[in-house]
Amino acid sequence: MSASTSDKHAGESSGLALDTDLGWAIRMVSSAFRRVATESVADLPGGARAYLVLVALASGEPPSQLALAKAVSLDRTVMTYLLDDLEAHNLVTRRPDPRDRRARQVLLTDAGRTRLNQVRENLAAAEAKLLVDLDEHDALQLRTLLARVAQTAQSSSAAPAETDC
Amino acid sequence: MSASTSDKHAGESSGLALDTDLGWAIRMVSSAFRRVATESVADLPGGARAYLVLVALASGEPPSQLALAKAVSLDRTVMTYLLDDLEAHNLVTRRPDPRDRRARQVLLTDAGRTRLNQVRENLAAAEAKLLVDLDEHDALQLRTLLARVAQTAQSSSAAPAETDC
DNA sequence: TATTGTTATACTCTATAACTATA
DNA sequence: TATAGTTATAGAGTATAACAATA
Repeated sequence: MSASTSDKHAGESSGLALDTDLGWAIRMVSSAFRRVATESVADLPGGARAYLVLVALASGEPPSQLALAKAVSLDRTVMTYLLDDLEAHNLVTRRPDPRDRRARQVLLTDAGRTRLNQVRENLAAAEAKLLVDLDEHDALQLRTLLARVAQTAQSSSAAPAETDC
Repeated sequence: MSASTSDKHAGESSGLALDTDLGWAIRMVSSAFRRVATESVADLPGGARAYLVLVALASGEPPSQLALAKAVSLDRTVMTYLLDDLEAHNLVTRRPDPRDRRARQVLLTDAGRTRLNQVRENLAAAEAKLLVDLDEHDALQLRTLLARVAQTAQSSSAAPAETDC
């Protein structure tokens, strides 16, 4: 574990080190991803969050803004101006839901789908840059484990009740 | 999101889905960690970032503020008021570097070391909560892979030159 | 001239409350 | 009363520039 020099304060020996800290690793990976992904989504109004919205819109029936917000784990208040921006650039459209006059259905336009595919290619390259030191197997392993934790995290955050430890 | 019904828009079949998106997973894991870790570091002035500072201080020689900032990948401008806060609570001390009158050495106090160990126990429980759906092997695997990516990310972010593709 | 620490400023992201129109 | 969408505001976190003291 590369505890090269002095450990007079009992640091590394007790597992107390920055490079083995989960919070530090998450912070570093998160900021590194943002760094490499920023230019990939630079021409997308709304940036990385807008990309997630487009991905969520790419399949299935047109969702309401609230359903969309829950799907990508964004607040519905940010969904409003995110969609404002995307709609102003003709990447999505909003139409009234015929079944519920409070709700609006969100649809991906053809231009939006095209743009999504462009951004997606850029992002694939950026992700490869982030995981450059991992071989194919390890990269897939990391993606899979992250996805699993992400999904359980989404489920548990969506369920605010039932806290019987 | 249970891709049970229609895939008429060729979403999942081309790998274009939210639950397999690396950026989404990183975002979710990052926010989930922040959620579970927040109360663990609630009584620490400066929160999660202050914890990283204390960890970095727990071993080795007392670093300068700049060296400390580089070690935890924080800006030196935030290090200033982070240390202001920690010092005001007697968790760290600053003293002039006898070898360089511009620099100040940062030291962990006994109270700081005690507090660090308390927070560390809380964080261990919070991390377990985050990784609850992973068995011991998978959890270690994820920690290891994240740490590897984090370290290469730190190295590459610290070296802004040498961009010969 | 370059570096250490500090201060100030701005921008992004996030969180919350309040309002409307519908149900 | 509750829900969908909107608007406004406040707070973290981050990034940058400028400054004083020292090298």
